[in-house]
Amino acid sequence: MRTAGNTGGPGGEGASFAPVRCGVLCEDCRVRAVAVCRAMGGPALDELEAITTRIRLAAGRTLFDEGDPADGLFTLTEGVVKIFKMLADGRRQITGFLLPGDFLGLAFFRSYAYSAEAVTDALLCRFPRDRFMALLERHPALEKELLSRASSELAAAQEQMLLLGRKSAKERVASFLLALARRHPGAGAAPVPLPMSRYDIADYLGLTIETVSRELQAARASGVIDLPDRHHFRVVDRQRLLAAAAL
Amino acid sequence: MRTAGNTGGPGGEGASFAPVRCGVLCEDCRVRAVAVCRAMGGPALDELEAITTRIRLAAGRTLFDEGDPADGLFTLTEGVVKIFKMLADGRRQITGFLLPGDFLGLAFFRSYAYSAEAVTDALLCRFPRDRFMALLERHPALEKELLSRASSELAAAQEQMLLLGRKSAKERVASFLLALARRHPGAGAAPVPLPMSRYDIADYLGLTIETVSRELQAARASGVIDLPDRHHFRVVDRQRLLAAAAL
DNA sequence: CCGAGCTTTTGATCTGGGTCAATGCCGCAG
DNA sequence: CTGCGGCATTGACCCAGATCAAAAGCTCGG
Repeated sequence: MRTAGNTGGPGGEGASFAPVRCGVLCEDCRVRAVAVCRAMGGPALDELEAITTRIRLAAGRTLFDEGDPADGLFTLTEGVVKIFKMLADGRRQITGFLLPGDFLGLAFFRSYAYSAEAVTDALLCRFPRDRFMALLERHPALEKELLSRASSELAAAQEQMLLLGRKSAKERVASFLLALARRHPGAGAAPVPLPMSRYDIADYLGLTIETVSRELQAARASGVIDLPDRHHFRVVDRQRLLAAAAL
Repeated sequence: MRTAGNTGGPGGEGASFAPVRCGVLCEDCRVRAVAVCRAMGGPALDELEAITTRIRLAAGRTLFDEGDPADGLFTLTEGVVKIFKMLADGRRQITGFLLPGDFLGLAFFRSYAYSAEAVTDALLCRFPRDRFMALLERHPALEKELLSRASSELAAAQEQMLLLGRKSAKERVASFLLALARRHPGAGAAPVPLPMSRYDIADYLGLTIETVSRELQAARASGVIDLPDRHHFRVVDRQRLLAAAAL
């Protein structure tokens, strides 16, 4: 069995950002951060702001590891973060790619149930666990928001279980591309960023990098998608991509 | 590809119970129901009781289907219920087996994201959605309980994604048996009920019935487990079962 | 007790995707 | 510009688990 080695990434301890990749990071991070917190906090915004620290994370850096004491909660404001679990022998399953606006770190036990690592340079808001929980006590609306997010995450997880348990390689790749395209705000024909490596895609879809590569090339060859470069794709024939995804 | 046909089950419209199977159902259902609701409701117990209707569901009967309007929430008090998603061609992924005390039906959208069906005869408490939501409004403790449950379900879902994406057939079956044994209250050496069919196990583990059967027989042959009958097993060598599960 | 209709087990074969092995590509350092 | 190291692609081969097939148990109605 192959070891999904941690690539480690080049960036130094989250200190300074590498040049922006894939257009995922934008300039006015502060504006975005506030917008995300507003969506998150609602009426509790001011208090939420008060306990927030902003965190920069260079691509490849670890936010936390499975089993670490869960003393913080986070919202992602810029960039892409992956969350994953690993087996003792190094096999890895990425359980999600988080995009701006996503929440992570909720652990009703004392330690994180998964690891989190930046795919691209990322910016997050961090809330200390105890203070956040106290805030939750005073703001039921915040709790409701959290419940709603947890419940849609659960639905996504079930969808992914269906993919992992019952779909073919071709269907998995097609489903993945469609999900990315759906979440990408840009217009129909614009290229969609594919910021993660083939390794990450493979570990998300329960495949190998070779199979991911083959399926992507096959989809390109059959004219379903276009691959302008390694980290972008364009949906050319949405009908056939939908059919291939077996939704 | 093989169709995971709905077995339909013999029981008539949830009217009367077939004889108890696997010892999953006990006699004083009312006592259990109250106990479960208490765990669920905490201080809101009285109000929760007031909006509760008890539901009996014969083995094989459907509680609700994916896409149905989500007008009810449920707690399972007796029996086993499976929740699953299906593809258009009949492939099925069971995303969970629910045991007494488990909650189901939370849908922050207007329709259920999955189907639910009784594995054994089952007894549930049903709460009308709107009334339950109103109750949630007045009882933050209830909301907190729900959030805590959703978050541990999410952790379980991620564990299952790891299993489906990265574990071998042998590891999947071993993990499944261990999880069942862990949830079973009885003492160490007592046989653990295995109320679901091989078909259900296969659709939960992303395998075929033949592979499940082969792995179970192999585990029995190697002395790791004992299979007194089709619907019970006993952990004989916990160390080796743990090792086989690749936790 | 018998037989129909199941579920489960067991055996034989096939194949999708994994593994192994080059080769190509691209970005960065010198 | 050149070489190096890390992705990504491509090809050849292999194997875990699917598929196909058949036999063996259960269970239930009569």
